[in-house]
Amino acid sequence: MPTEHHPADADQAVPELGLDMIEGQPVTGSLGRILPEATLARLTQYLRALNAMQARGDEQTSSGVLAAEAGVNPAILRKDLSLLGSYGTRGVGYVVMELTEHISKAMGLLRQWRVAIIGAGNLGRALSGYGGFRSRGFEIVALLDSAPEVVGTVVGDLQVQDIADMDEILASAEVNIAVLSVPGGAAQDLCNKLVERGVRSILSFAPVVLQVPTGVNLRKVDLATELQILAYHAQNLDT
Amino acid sequence: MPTEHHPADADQAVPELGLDMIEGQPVTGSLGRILPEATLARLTQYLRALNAMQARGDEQTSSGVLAAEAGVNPAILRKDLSLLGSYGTRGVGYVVMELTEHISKAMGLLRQWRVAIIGAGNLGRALSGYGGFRSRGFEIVALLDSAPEVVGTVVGDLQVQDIADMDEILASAEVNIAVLSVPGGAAQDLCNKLVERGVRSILSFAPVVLQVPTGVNLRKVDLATELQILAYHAQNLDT
DNA sequence: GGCTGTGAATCTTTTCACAGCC
DNA sequence: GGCTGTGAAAAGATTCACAGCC
Repeated sequence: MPTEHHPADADQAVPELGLDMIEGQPVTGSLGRILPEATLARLTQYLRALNAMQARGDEQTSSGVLAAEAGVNPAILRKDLSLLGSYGTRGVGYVVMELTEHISKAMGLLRQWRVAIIGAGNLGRALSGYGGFRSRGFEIVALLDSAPEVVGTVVGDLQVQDIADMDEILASAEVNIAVLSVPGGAAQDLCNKLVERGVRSILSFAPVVLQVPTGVNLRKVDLATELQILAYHAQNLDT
Repeated sequence: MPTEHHPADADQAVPELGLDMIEGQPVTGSLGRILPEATLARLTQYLRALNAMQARGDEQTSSGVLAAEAGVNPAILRKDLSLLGSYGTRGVGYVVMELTEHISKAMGLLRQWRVAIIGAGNLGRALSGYGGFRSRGFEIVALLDSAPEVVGTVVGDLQVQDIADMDEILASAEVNIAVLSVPGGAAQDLCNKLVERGVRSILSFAPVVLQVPTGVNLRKVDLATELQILAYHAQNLDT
């Protein structure tokens, strides 16, 4: 790729879409296995459905039931699960708790992850209050912002800290994962800083395409993107 | 536990993760064309990159430059664009404004979309203040909640209305798209109501799998899902 | 009988590579 | 020379269908 005028980092093209991810391509799974991206996405759905079952008191389930609840085809559910190992019983199905455990393990959810939220605007505050995180092994250990009028305020059980002190905060709080909820203009810069400080997993909500070096794991959620795709379908459903 | 197939999701290579989508499968594009889901996701990235170019004053670009900026492979970019028509010039490239226009048209972004946000919690408020929407053709015309202490309060330039009045609000505000930012427990119920009231495009942030009838267009963004997928990659990058 | 696990078949998406045009 | 547009090849994901086991 002949390069050009703009600082476009021309290494491997990573399918960016709405949410992309990883860099170097194949990532080994929990036991040397490789889990395709699409499978990962579905595994989280299965976990969710399994949680609901557990809450209802169901102890067993089957690929048919679980698939219906997660909104997927039973065959692919079985294929997904078979990538983790053989945890079902023919003629019977799966044990809810056991399966939950195996999926959680494969996805790295048995350990606690320490998350810093960068940007305490509306979205950052909403995220820091989002209950779904803590219950799933994600602990929000820091909330940072640069605006003097925001620094020091308290959100939930966290006090907003100054981005200028990011270095020490990231280190002392032992942050594994950073969530970027800052305006587009500030995102690449902060992203670079995070990477420099050793953060290798970043979830960005900023409406820009971020460039990260190989080995850094970036996912992106773009709210405008979601609405745009919805608009496309709406246009073709309506009229 | 209906055993039937809920079409729900399709998720191909689109790191869909948490987003599934459309129902009936093939959706015709702007001119009878069919745009694959993965292409749609990338088109929004191209739009974003094109916007940045326009802001910088670039008038022309090429698949190489645009692809680098959007983080994709140039070949697939050309293939994506070729699905919309032939808008480039061999040996030269694409005209930024023109291409922006064509993509916007294909995606249904030339018209204004009227969005209602259901749920004025932290997330709903964050969404209603999200600047990226208005600038891209999405106008937030209503913000609803059910909590008496929230109804009537003002968020940005909107007053929170009562979900009990959803019927009239949806009709009088001519809502095309609804965003669901309510707790999981309330989501399916409200989703059903929306569908009954004729809303056929829904973006859900609720952490549950929603079932919608065929013909309704549901996308889902799940913040916990995103972190979970990140955790998987982090686990395999770290140690 | 019922349900898992999986090879084989099918379908989709991406990449290659080059002809065609400026 | 450079870059688009696109068939053809490759890679990947999903579905089918059935053997194997409880």
